[in-house]
Amino acid sequence: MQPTPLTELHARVEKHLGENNIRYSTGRQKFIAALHAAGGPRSATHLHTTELDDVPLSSLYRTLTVLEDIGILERTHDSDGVAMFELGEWLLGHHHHLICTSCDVVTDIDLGEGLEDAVAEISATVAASHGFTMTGHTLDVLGLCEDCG
Amino acid sequence: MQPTPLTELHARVEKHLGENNIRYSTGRQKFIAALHAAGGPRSATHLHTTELDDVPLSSLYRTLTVLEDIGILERTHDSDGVAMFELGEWLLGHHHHLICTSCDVVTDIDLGEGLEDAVAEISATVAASHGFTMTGHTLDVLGLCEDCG
DNA sequence: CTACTTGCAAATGCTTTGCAGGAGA
DNA sequence: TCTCCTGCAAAGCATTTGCAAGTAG
Repeated sequence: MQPTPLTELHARVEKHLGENNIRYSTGRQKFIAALHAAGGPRSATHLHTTELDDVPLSSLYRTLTVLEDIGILERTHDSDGVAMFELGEWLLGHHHHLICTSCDVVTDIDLGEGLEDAVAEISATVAASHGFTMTGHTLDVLGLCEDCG
Repeated sequence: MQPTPLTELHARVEKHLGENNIRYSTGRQKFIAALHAAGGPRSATHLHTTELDDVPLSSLYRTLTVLEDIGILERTHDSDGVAMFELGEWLLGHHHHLICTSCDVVTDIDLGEGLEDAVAEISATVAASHGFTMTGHTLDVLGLCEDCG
């Protein structure tokens, strides 16, 4: 997937924050940049110990909560139940995940139009046959990343 | 999916426990029966407040840990990061999940051979193109269940 | 000046663990 | 009788929150 340029990302986030009367403070900008550079979901602790080591965890969590509330962020959980945050689909585009079961690193992937349509159709089919109103789907591919394999 | 009969499930679990020198105590039997009846992953708290209300949470967690360690159980997490437990794939068969975003109930589903093969092939294709050694995949369909829709 | 943000410290909630008693083989 | 299992209470850890101080508009 071709990533959104950081400049455009900042602009879109700032606009969305503005519409919700929330300031795009320096701390929040730094956070967005860090997550943009990550290339996949990251935990608060991970960000705190790497790119954002000068930001107190509680402040980081507050940023996370604020951004999640207005849809900038989405929260998932790793195999230990620790929260992982990534940019929302409307900012990042629809995608799926490669999850390395050895080092736990998660990588965003784009299936491409053909395969994506197939997955969407399969999901819709099975949802319908269970009286379920589908609103989305997630496909995680588990295995060993290039480094661990 | 046609569920494994409870009797057969008990037998298989007991055998596996025996091979690991672990007793199939009454408490563990009650737990397996409760999870069998659930039809999808359940949290410790959920089981504690419904079927297993006489079992202390700490004991329940201990049962969970023991059974997870030897592969009887698999642990996932709901949207709030709370641990959910279900029988392992070798006991339950490969399957996917319908997740209701309103009431949070998770239901096991079987795609059927054709669709399952398609998902497996798509996953394998995308894994290969990223230098990733695939060992498995999960497909979650999100939406509203029959009751909430 | 006012409203939004941040940091610290304390609290919360899920989950794990030490230890002593209980029960099955 | 020996080993494994259970319960209670206490500890652990990720995450949240109250409150006071800081800062941008």
